[in-house]
Amino acid sequence: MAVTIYDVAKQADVGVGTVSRVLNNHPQVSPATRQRVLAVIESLNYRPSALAQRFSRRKTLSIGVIAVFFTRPSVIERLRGMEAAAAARDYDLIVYNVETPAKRDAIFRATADSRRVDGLLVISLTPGDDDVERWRNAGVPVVLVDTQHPALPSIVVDDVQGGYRAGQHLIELGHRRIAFVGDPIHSAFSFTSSQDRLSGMQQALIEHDIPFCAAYHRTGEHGQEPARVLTHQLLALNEPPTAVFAASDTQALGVLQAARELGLRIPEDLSIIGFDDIEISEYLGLTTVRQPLFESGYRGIDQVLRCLVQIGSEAAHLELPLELALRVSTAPPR
Amino acid sequence: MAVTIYDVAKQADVGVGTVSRVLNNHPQVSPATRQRVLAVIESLNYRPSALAQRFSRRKTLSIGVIAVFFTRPSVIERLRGMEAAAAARDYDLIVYNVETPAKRDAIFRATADSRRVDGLLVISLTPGDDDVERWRNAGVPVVLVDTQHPALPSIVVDDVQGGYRAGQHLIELGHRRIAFVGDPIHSAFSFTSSQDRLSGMQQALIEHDIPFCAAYHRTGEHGQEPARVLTHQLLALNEPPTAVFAASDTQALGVLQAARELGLRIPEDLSIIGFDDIEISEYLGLTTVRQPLFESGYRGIDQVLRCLVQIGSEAAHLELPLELALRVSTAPPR
DNA sequence: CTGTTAGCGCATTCAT
DNA sequence: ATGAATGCGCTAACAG
Repeated sequence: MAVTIYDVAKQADVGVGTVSRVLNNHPQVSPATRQRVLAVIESLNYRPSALAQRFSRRKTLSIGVIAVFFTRPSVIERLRGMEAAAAARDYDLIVYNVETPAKRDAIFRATADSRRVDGLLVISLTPGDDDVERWRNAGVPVVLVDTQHPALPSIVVDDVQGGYRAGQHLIELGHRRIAFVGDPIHSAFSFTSSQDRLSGMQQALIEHDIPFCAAYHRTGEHGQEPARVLTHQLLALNEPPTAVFAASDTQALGVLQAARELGLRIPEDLSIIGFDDIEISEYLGLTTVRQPLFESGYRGIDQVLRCLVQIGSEAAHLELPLELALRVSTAPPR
Repeated sequence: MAVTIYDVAKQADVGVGTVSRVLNNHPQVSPATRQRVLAVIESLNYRPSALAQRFSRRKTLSIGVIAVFFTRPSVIERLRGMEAAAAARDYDLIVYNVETPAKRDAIFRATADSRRVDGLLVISLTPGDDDVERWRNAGVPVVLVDTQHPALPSIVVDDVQGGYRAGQHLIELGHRRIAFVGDPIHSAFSFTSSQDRLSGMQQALIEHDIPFCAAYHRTGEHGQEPARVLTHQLLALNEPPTAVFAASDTQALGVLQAARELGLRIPEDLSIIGFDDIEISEYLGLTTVRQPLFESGYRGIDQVLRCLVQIGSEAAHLELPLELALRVSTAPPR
């Protein structure tokens, strides 16, 4: 049916080996025959079968990514980076969406057994030792993004340090009544970043002998709307905070919204600092702790691909830098 | 290296054909030998090579999806549906992200040439006749979601009718000063839904002899923040609208935000109706025109897979139903 | 029911 | 530099 490498070879009066060589840009082909083969390929409109290539090379040329996708802008941004990197290397990116812990485990297992991907990226989810063992046996390299495991390479940021810098920034501006809005401690997938960021902030407070009362610590489901509600609680306090650190920019948006609803001016009446630096943050002038989301995805692909080449290069641990993005949502308190 | 079907056959003392049969659940295998083969598979921890299976079957068992992903919650929701459907059929979902019109065209072309997917889903992007022709020649079935082409099957909703019903709803409540907040007419990818929804609303207005002045028609970049700004303009008018129809829920959130900032009560002082029914809308009590986003993705996969089986079943055109989700953001004007 | 065999379309030796 | 031969691991058709 479809034109194969044999058709091309016959037509160009060469062996299939030669056609294969020009296809893969091998140097040891004379310019003359290369031209001839290329011409035939063109005239026959020949396209190599991806299926056959992959089978012969014993590579799927695909990378899988496992994540609770469709929840947070930060995840989407990481995915963008992965897609871009994969496309640049001509790899396919296969997405596995995790909705529940049970599905997560099923996917962890399936990716080790099915041999459908050459490598794997896992975002924010922490695999168990048994999963790691299974992947190792299957020979599937895995790189963790925004999470860690002692036996696996990973790409992370220092959330504690990020929280520390957020706190530091507010303290330096002169704030002493600093509140925190973040995720609940126990979520279905036990994400830890919110908690870590809080720890960092608290550390900064402690170093400056600033108290952090329980009333300033608010947690709720991740999202703009819950954060908005929590902020209303904060601002209804007898001694409302003069500054709020939100565990993510999404939540910072909720804080901002609540402040606006109360007619507060930002930053005069309330300083707000977020975390992540998602796309809209710059637009809104939100001060935030920037982490390289797109890059985390892009380099994640890099890492898996590197593992594919040199099997030995295990456990490369990469920490991406954080950066304080100073904008107009923070200022000294009045 | 890895254990193959031959190893299993030898160990179980049967032919590879038989092993293949039990692997693929063929009925004509005696229970006894089936058990024996299964036991050997288990003991050898054999996993069939996905690569070899696909090559032999001449199927990639993958579906590609082309979209401007990472922009709108509605797209993400469709993707969720696709991932779920693909996973249910044991197909891989490969994502191709479009950032620019140039990249869109490149991906359209590549998916036809590279033979890496069995079928294709395209979200909200409209291919040209040449693209369609190329896919046809390549034998790649394509299903359009939220967009159309005369020669391709598609899954859509009636945006005009949806806009009409939104307008109708507001009119029935007694509103006569009805504004619209939507996307600009000319965007990079010429999405038409916002425009169509406006048309529908206008039609409802006309039928009821209600004027629609230019000042009530506001467009800006898609997003919550631009919508918020546009709404402030609307509400600063001498005769501000008593109701706003937003072309999407994302934009309705911006409208809601602006109203709250001005201390307006919803729905007493301002009625708001959106479109899509994204996850947060129910939470916020936003009245909206619901379209089945997840389902559009899920059935999109269904359709491509169907095309794969019966080549003849071309051009199935599916229109999903819209539904008015009545909640608490709309009420009669005062 | 089951064993045998012939591809699937390419990459990659090994000679030449 | 290049042609011929071999193998990748499985499915499916064909005998028996």
